Amino acid sequence: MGSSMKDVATLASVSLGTVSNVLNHPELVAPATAARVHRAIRELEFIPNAPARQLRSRHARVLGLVVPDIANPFFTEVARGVEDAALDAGYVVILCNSDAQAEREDRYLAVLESQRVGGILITPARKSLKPLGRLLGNGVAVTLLDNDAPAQDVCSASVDDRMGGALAAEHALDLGHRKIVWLAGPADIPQVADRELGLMSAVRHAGASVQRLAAKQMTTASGEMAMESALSQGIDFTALVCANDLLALGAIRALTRAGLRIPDDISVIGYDDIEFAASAAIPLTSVRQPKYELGHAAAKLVISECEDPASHAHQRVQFQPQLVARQSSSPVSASDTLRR
Amino acid sequence: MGSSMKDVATLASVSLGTVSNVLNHPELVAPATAARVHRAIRELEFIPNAPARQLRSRHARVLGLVVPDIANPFFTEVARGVEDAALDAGYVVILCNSDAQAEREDRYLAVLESQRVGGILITPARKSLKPLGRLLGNGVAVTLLDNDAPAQDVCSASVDDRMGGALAAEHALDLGHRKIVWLAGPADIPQVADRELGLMSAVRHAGASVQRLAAKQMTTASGEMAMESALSQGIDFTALVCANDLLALGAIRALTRAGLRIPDDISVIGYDDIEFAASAAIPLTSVRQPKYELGHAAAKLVISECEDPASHAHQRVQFQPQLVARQSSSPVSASDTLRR
DNA sequence: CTGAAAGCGCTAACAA
DNA sequence: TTGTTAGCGCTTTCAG
Repeated sequence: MGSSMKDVATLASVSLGTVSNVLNHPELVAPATAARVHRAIRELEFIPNAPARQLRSRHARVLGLVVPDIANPFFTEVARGVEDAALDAGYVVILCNSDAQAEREDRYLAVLESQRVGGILITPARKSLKPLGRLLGNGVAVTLLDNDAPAQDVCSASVDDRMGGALAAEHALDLGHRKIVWLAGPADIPQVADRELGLMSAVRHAGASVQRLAAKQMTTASGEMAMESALSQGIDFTALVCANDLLALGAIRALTRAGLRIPDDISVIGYDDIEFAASAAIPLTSVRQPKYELGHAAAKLVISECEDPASHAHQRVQFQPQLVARQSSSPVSASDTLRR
Repeated sequence: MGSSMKDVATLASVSLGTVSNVLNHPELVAPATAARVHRAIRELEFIPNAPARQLRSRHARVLGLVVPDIANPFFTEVARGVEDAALDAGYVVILCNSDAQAEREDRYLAVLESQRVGGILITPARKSLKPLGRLLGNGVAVTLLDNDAPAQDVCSASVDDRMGGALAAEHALDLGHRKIVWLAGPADIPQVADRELGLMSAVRHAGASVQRLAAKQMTTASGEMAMESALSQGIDFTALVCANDLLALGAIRALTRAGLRIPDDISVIGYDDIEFAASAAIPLTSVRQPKYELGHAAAKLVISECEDPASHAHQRVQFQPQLVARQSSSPVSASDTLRR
């Protein structure tokens, strides 16, 4: 087994408490003593026992990260941001995929509580924050990730989804498109609902209209299916705005299969700007979200609350999205304009 | 704060030890007593303190997962497998991205040691397993992920990369290709080296030959760059086999930009069969690895060692890859055959 | 500035 | 079958 603080104390000929002090309150130990202790630590390759420390100090450098699905490139980027911020602060991240299922989320929340994590970063699977109440009550720092805090008792880091939706709409509008389709996802995802709000209001403002399609999940397969069935029922449009890039990539497949060319026949706009959007065969126009930064900021928020809960003031950080125009969108073609 | 076992004991009018027993050794406590205790547990919403338990029992239901980069879809799938197996067993997974850098890996290994995790799943950043020695010495269960165990003191779960390389080569050969380019990655990645070995031997066996290209990293950007520079120097080939799908996707961009059509002019074969390979504009022929299963199996291996180190026998699990033919590869064209 | 001692929540002997 | 007790490794008063 590894050596303990007692071993270090013995080797350095000091008491246990002094070793603890050089580790946690170096300012109140004499330099000479500290040096001796440090030598002993190196000698014994001593590595502190985090769980034991935690038991006493009720302070764990462990974070729980609860996301719908790490396989979504959006969340893997966010996770990288979280992880880097955590490692910098000496924290460690427990990864939890809720699959957007309340039951799975609850299970994880219980495990995280059992592990006595110091903080939790969560993109909730449902609107209600009830299940977080317990944690909050037990002094766990919670911050909402990619969700705006409704109340005052948690921090949040998010991206302005209304604005993002508007950005996508305005891009299509600026290119002259007036027959627009909005490919949404499940209705209960708040991010998607906000994007839709922003899009609708921009479109209405321009006096244009939108047809709404909904995919079952936020995946390529769902996007493909939704587009395919819409196509088979016959719809007339020149631009397609999607609730995320995965959906867009799937829709493009259906579109291509139906013989439609992109962007000549249909302009496609995605959302998230995942890496594969840029490197797709038809590079995808998309609304970029600062994913890494989002995760990084959220992690710094929880960590700051963990480090000093007393003087912590809850805050809401909101990032701005940005439109990235690529080859999947272009001005509405002359023929389409005439047809209109 | 949450309630403790002592509170439960008091409420159920039993001793602390009995509560511990109903939790850990239910067989040796009377049904009636157990029922009382369980009622108290529910009543108080008691959730055990994992770190405290661990301190005493030296047994942590926590795993460390160390991978080069979770942003690589291959590893995110593997991670899902690990996570699901872990959750089933009541374990929790700490995610660690080494970025394939030894320094970062070491830092994480130290943190994991400090957290006293029960087991570590690792795709090592370097060939040497030295840094794992300490952990092993301290009784941490280690299993190699996507790497074959060289020695006897660890478990491993991997996929037969030699075979995978051969599969890719044979597919190209079967389609009549004789001018093949192999787009490799960094030379020190063992998985890639093995794929190359398999590929080379299959090609040689068929009396054909291969030109070798190397990308700096296993990313789309690197693949694009490598292909672009090779193209600018002029190379004559009809099939491209890539060390992974990311590389292939990048290479396809360069190929397309150079006016080459896929698969008409060039057949492209990837490796990993990530989700985006199937949903790319030109669905990619690829060598499928059972990613989820790999992670799942590896996790079950470590967990079984954690649960019962004494009776644990180290084992090497190896999966078989499988070729998935899609539209990016086709028989060598008549013109090319003639030209030859 | 340093040491001694109490105890965090729990498990594992050992007694009863 | 249940209760009692001694720590696990560490932080934190409180004295010295």
